Amino acid sequence: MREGALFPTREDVHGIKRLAVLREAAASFNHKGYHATSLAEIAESLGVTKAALYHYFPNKNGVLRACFDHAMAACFASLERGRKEGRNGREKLILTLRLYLHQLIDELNCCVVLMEEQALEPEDRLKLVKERDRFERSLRALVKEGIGDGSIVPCDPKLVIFSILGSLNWVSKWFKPGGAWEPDQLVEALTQTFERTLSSSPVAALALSVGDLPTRASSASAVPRYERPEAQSRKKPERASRR
Amino acid sequence: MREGALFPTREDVHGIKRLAVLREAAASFNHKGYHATSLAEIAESLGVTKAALYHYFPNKNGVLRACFDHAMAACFASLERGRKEGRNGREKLILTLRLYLHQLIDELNCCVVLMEEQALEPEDRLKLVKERDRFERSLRALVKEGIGDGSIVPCDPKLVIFSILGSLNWVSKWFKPGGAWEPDQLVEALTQTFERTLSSSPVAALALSVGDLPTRASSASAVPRYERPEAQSRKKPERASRR
DNA sequence: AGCCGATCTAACCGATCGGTCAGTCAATTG
DNA sequence: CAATTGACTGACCGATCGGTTAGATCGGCT
Repeated sequence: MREGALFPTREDVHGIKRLAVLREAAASFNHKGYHATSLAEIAESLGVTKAALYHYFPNKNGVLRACFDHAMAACFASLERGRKEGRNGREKLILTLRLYLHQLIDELNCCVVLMEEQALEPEDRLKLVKERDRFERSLRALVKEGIGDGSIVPCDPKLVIFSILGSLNWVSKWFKPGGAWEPDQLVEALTQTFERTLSSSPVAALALSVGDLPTRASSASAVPRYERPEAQSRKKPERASRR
Repeated sequence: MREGALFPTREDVHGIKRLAVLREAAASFNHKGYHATSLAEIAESLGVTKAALYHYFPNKNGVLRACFDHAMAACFASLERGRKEGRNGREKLILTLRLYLHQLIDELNCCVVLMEEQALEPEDRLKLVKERDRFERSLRALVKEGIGDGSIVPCDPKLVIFSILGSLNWVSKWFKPGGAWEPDQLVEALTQTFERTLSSSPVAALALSVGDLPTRASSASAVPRYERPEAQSRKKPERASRR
């Protein structure tokens, strides 16, 4: 879509509506699962009929495919930036995870994660599995790099990545926007946790209350910063958890 | 069922068959999801017809309910033992997690985890959510206890527990018995990782290759032991990952 | 032997859902 | 204004699935 278009063309409208369908579907897939979500439901919550959806997607499975395409694109975009901006294996990995989680939560209102893979058509599924494996291999490579350069504790990269991805993907099961935690705070806090798990020189303390972490609104940067773990800064003094 | 019964009574047979149905269903629910699993499928893979299943469960949702009951019983049994045998907050928590994972993998051939909660009938779901919340609160309490006694790094208990449960529940998505890792090794390695995340004095290195960890067969105890993290013992010397 | 309950099957029912299709409506275009 | 095109509706179809029912089979018990 053109930036800041005052008079959106038909194509713009089409794209906007398509994205709306995708968001609604992704949220429902995430919350109830693919098979438990009917197209009529999605359509109704968008104020149209089921048949209208077929203007934007070839079929139900096509919607799911688009969800995965979106998620995988986020994966690789995060990976690229993480590799570029991190200064060692750990920083690259952590930044990748942070960016990925951020996109997942922010952009698609809790995008479908790699849960309903089995619902894809065999060919699509094969393609996804290939891409996902490539992504996971890249993450493992970052772990190895970190072990090599001394930024990451010696460990089994495969297991550690499985563990971290589990934490990450689980977020969509319990995180609800508008709750006690802002997305920024959640991302920051989870990142801290991963950091401590991986780092060869773990920090002595994590945030005692996620809700006390700074949000993006309170910092100037629109981009999630990577803060040095050695000079870990907590904006407010720690106090006992209020939860 | 009576222990070591040579001539199982009808009730025994009933119970055995019921458990077989439960295992098969749990595996399928886990792998494909509740709604994507048909009763006819489960029946066929057990060599009976769909109607036969109704001798062991009132309906499909009843099977799912039984899965959750089993899982929650495992949760609380683990919790109880963890609380009893751990010597500080961290040990109690880690032991609980270890026992829980062990039961999940071993007993029920990768039991259904708390994923398909939304597929339950409203009343059953309410009951489950209540129980699960109670369990999670207990885990958070152990974290707080650990922070208090100095065994766990200061952190937000809620977030840390969410993170760990994510890793744990994700296991059922990728772990396949008969693969490169034995269940015992997986449990041990994941436990090590959690340990390092939580501990106020993290170890300097984790297992470099999960496949090198000792299995239960190679140790005398039939019960997962809790090894002191300070005196972390690896049966074989570490070597570079072969994966 | 004969009864009885438990087990299981085959056939069927009703509901839901994905997907299709003909046709309506509105906006755009020439 | 007329023609065209895209957006959308309402009705419908076929398939699948959960669940039911009637009856067949088998094993134990009096």
